[in-house]
Amino acid sequence: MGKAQETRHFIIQKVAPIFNKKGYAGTSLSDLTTATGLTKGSIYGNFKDKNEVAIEAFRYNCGQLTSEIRTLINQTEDCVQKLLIFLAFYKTNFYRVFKNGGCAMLNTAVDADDTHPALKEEVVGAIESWKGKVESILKKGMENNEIIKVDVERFSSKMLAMIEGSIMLSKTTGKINYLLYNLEDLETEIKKLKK
Amino acid sequence: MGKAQETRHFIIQKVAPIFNKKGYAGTSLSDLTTATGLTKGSIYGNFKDKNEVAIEAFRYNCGQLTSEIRTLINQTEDCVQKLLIFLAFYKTNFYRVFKNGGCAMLNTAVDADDTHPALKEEVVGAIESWKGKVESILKKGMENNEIIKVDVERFSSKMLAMIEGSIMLSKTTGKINYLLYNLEDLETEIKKLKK
DNA sequence: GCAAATATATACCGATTGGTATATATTTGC
DNA sequence: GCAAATATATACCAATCGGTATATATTTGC
Repeated sequence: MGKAQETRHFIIQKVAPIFNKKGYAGTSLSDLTTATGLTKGSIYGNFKDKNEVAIEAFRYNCGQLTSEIRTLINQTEDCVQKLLIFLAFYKTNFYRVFKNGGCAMLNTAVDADDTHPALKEEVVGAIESWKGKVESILKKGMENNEIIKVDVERFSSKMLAMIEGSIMLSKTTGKINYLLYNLEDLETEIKKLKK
Repeated sequence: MGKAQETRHFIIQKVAPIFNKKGYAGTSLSDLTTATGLTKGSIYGNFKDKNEVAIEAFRYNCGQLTSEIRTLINQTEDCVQKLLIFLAFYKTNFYRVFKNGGCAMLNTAVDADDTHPALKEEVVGAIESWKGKVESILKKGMENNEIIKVDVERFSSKMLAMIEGSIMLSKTTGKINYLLYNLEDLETEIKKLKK
């Protein structure tokens, strides 16, 4: 990684939690300079504008979790196990996620939806990628005769909605049961898929 | 309603969708003057500050839907029917809700969570009130021997999470199936409660 | 180790932010 | 219908906003 890429990465990693917590409009350039210890000149030497920083920050926030989950999931071939690992990840890591401002996909969806088309498209991509991953696990499980026949789109929609909805409810109220109950419910449903 | 209250109401009703779409930090006083046709002086004559406008706007956004749903639910004594009406409301009104910026509870939860304690507490109250309503319907249904025994907290947590998660997913992606599939799923689950 | 290229900091820009003091309309009670 | 009270508008405030031109460090290739 050259110096330029290194500095970009340093900035992103420092400001990513801020964008996640405060949103695009709520994050100012002075927030960025404070968090990084750099000056505006330096930040604008590495990024075109605030917009570019926000998009990279979102990708970073999403990518972190995605790559961690991917690593865990790739450790097994069992498709039911893969889905359970998915859920277990949230059960294990919710505190860390909350401290970082919550789920970046959820936060940025709400934040950018009516205000920031480019950022919104990033979110749509992330959602579809996540949904696609779940669906491909289910399809493979059906092909391999590991699980019963299931409507993959309905199942993945339910899984995503329950996880995201629970995160919002638990993070906002401070009551972790929303998340725990719903993760357990999904766990039960996934186990029922097993042939 | 006196003149003062009338003007407050006029302002709130005009700016409520804006706060819902743009969030607290993203909504400027000039947004408020543009939307109302009033000047800053007039707005500050009716509200202490931007903060107060935002809180009233949130209450308005929530109250609108809440009172509509309450009216519909009170038209039946059947507790299963009450819950189905709940779901049907979203199926029927999602377009209107989306046009208004989405679910105010969800939006404000994400927006205010790490930035605006007072607004966040409003959201927590709204969530708990909604959850309490679902739980009391379930409890009454059990008392009256209309439905089978069910863990009310788990059931309400699931219902809230699925609805809110679906709204986020459908509104952001523009794909209404997230919401429709999950509403249908909840419908099936509710019908299964019936004795 | 020196020159060229790159990265960072300084100092500034006009516009906009939330908010207020005060002047001017408008409404109200009698 | 007039005076007092209330509501709205005007004009302003300092602070901050996102962004940039330019000067100064720092790093790189030779």
